[in-house]
Amino acid sequence: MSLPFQPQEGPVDLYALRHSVSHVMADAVLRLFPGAKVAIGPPIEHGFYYDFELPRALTEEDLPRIEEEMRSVLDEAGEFRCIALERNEARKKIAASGQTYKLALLEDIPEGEKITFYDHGTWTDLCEGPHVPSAKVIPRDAFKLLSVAGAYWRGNSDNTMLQRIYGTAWWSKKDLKQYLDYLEEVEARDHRRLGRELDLFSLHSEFGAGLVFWHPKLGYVRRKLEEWWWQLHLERGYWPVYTPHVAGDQVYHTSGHLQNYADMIWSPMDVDGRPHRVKPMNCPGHIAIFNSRRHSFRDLPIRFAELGTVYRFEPSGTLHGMLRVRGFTQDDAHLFCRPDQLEDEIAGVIDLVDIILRTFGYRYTAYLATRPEKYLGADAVWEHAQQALRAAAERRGLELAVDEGGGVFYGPKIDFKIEDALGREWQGPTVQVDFNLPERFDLKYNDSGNELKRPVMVHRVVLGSFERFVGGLIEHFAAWWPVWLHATPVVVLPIAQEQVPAAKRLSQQLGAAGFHSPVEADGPLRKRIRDAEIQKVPYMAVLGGREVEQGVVNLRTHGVAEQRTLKPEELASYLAHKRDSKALDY
RNA sequence: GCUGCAGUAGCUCAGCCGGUAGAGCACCUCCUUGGUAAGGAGGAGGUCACGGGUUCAAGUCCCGUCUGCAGCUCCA
Repeated sequence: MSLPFQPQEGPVDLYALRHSVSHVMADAVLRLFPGAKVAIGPPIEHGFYYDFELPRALTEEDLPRIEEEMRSVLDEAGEFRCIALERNEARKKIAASGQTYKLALLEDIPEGEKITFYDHGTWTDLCEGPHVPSAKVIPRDAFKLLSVAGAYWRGNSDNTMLQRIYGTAWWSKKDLKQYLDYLEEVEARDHRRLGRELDLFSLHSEFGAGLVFWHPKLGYVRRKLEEWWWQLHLERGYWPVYTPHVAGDQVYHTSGHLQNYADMIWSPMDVDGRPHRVKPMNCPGHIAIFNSRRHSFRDLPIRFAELGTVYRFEPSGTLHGMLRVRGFTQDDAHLFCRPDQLEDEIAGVIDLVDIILRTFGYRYTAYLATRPEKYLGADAVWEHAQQALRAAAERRGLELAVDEGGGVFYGPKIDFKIEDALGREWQGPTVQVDFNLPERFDLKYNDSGNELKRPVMVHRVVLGSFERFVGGLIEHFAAWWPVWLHATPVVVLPIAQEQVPAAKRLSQQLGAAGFHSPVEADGPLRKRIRDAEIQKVPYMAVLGGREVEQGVVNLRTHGVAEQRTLKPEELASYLAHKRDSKALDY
């Protein structure tokens, strides 16, 4: 995640500053809670945190008091001095302070490595640094404590839960302000908030946690995306398939999912005395279709595509609006090909990914995840597949960062990370070669020498899931949908009652051109304009006496200061141009 | 799943040390016909998440469940 602004430079880098501020915070917390124990307190991407064991649970209300105490610490603190100690001395020093977590951290430091403490005059902490030279360089008005939350000791859910205080720190008050503004913008774009305010989607506990209801406006977005998606896929030789939502357990035993991911799969239901499952993935269904007849090498590649709705039992605490749910629709496809076709197939996917992501104005980066420690399949097969992924990327001019050993046990893959309008990174498309399922389901084809061969199987999603992708789009666009996705890109506003007939004619004309354009005639114009703006309608066609007389429309455009006057047919073709070019602006 | 916090009208929220509910916006009706981000008046709307408990009395206190939120762990 990167911010859309460049922070000011300081005497040392921001990480050192934040690390130092986290020490100051720990110092302050220990003053307020003398018995407190401290764990770790590193700098992070936009700030820092420190984990504590405290006599009581902190609330947000405690933060201002701790901040105040931090300023007292800054008044008294001086240079950050680094003190190297021999292990036994270090142990004694920590034992004397009663900081048991620190003692454990000390034991983690490998033999032979330097053991250092940092002392800022009022407090000493076991720490490898680096820090600012002196507490005096820490700006008193450029840090802020943001939140408290639980965090496991050593990140392990079997361990005790500590209390984590998050804060942020910058070299200038201006940067802090910009960062806080940024956080505000993030909150204003939160898809859960916009989803409620703009009537986009809802969740209903009676139906179940993590199950999304798409309301009409968002249903429209999805429908348009689906139409476009199918068009792109049909043009590229993918065939639509549809597979059932329920399958006998045997399927997932064969696939291995039931053995390895049982807690991700929804509980079984009894059907004629046999356990069945709601599908957690689409691959077995596509494989069943592939396996329903013997294939010739001439048939390959075969590309099956499905907007397949799957259900996965995500832990309750991880559910999050549309972004993390228990039922979602993947834009799934499986490619069955010969080894010599793999490179072409991957290249095709890379093309498609580029077309789709660019359409939304997403920037992206790609990572090749190579063979992990534990893996299935022959080394030569892995080598071939990785080479095919590399070569395909090169052919398409796609730069690949390498995530060494990051592949799944069943094959290498390319993962795409996308960056949204706020500079945040999202998990994006993925293309995975799979050596596992073809074995498990015994896929084969007859090659030119009439020998039975194992096809290569590729899983790929571009959007990922409609839920997560569209949830992300809401935040990326701040729900200001481009015209091609907008359910109601324009409203018609007659100034007075006399213009209502003309407004209705205009609405019909726009409707005939494919644009839903309600006439809003009730109440003062200012009010109707405000309402449309709040509903994030980008275009308002205003009709007053003057316009009707001249047969024109006054067009108010979101984000554009000047109004325009144009003929109805000009408006229709203008909107059509924005729609058909999938323009990102209005 | 874990820790902490929360759940009062469609939304945002108020409701003190227990005494059986309130505002703004939205909605409905009427008036208003308004030239580019809030015209006026009236009205309707709540099993205070759900289930127990304490109490003469529970939105308020206690326990449990569900859901949400912030993280952690995990993930498309």
